[in-house]
Amino acid sequence: MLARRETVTLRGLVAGTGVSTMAVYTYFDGMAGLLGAVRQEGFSRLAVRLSELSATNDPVSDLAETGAAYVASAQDNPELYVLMFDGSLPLPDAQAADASLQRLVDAVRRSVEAKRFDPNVDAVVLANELWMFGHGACMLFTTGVLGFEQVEPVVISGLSRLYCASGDDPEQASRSLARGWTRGLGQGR
Amino acid sequence: MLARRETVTLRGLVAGTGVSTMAVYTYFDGMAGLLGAVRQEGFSRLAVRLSELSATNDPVSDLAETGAAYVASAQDNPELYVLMFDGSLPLPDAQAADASLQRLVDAVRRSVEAKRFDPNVDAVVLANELWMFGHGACMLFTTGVLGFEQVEPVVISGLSRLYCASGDDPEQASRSLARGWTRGLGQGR
DNA sequence: TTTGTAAGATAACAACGCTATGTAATAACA
DNA sequence: TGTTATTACATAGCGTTGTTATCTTACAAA
Repeated sequence: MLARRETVTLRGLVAGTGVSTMAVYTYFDGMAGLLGAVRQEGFSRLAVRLSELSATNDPVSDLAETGAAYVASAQDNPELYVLMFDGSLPLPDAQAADASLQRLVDAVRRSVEAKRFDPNVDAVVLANELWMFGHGACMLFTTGVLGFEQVEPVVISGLSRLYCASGDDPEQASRSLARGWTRGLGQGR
Repeated sequence: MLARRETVTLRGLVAGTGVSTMAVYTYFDGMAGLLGAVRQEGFSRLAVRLSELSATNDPVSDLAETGAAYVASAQDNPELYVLMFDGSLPLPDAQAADASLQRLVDAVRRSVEAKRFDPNVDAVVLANELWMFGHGACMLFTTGVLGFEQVEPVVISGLSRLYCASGDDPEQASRSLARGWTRGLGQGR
């Protein structure tokens, strides 16, 4: 129903399933609980998708690939992305959400170790910056404020800027970014 | 009702006003239209608030102040901020929204002219990057995914990084950022 | 004074999430 | 194995939501 952009209603989702609305209360503790479970599932799927990316000998392109895969997953299921970041819904297990951020932290750390980034770069902080930037971008096109084609070039230029400010060589940065970005967007799901 | 975190309902807002629910339909074309008008009002107030900032001889601190004022306005009225970026609501006049972005563009441009930023920096693109970054940050704390105290340090470090990558001297950047940030947050509304 | 138009109160409608109640089916225990 | 306790969940209904249909009333134009 999310993908079809239908309003998700309790009566709507049990319609045609032969099951009554009560099942949602026994298994999910009502509508909020069910949407919370969907939210959880969204973070799980994102974690799986990011975990399927394999590291190369170019950690910065891996970093870009992670970002691209993140954006692509939001693009594939915009409504789910919006739901995932609705804080009013319950999220019993935040581990899946943290796991995705950890992917970014690791990629940053590897970029530091490969001497592409400055040794004094705090991997956790930079990863959070990259996430906030990407989250803002994803929110803008998933909510329909901007189109994806308006957002993408800004994201690419912004990531390149952040990589450079972290110590990477400008030309290397944009090369790695271009490579990682197409890799991450390409492997659709 | 937004500020009090009450659910905004049609019957709730006409209650006690002596007017009936029909007035909302004659003046706002229903609930969606009314919320759209509130959204519009949110952008207008933001534009006013940002327009009240005065330029100093330190354009980078002005840029930071604009960002801080933006963040502060989201912090003052989190629910309104979320509503403002709900793309499903109507926004008849996008001018107020554009005006706020233009503030950023101008501040960037002045930073370039003052030779704090590289001459080849595209002001519009950089302004959009800053906006996306700030929007992601604001969304995270307005929706309650993160607390403001978790977001703020990341924003500051991220902005500093973006300023540096645009050509500013690291020490000058963080000094201007610190000054502009306290100025922008300070002038509460 | 008459007539046309619009505002808006009243009331009802369909759909929503949710709960109370009742009824099978399953599990636990003697 | 017969009895009991518990769980799953269908049925039906409650209260509230946004919206609309109806109708009265006020005001403007002729």
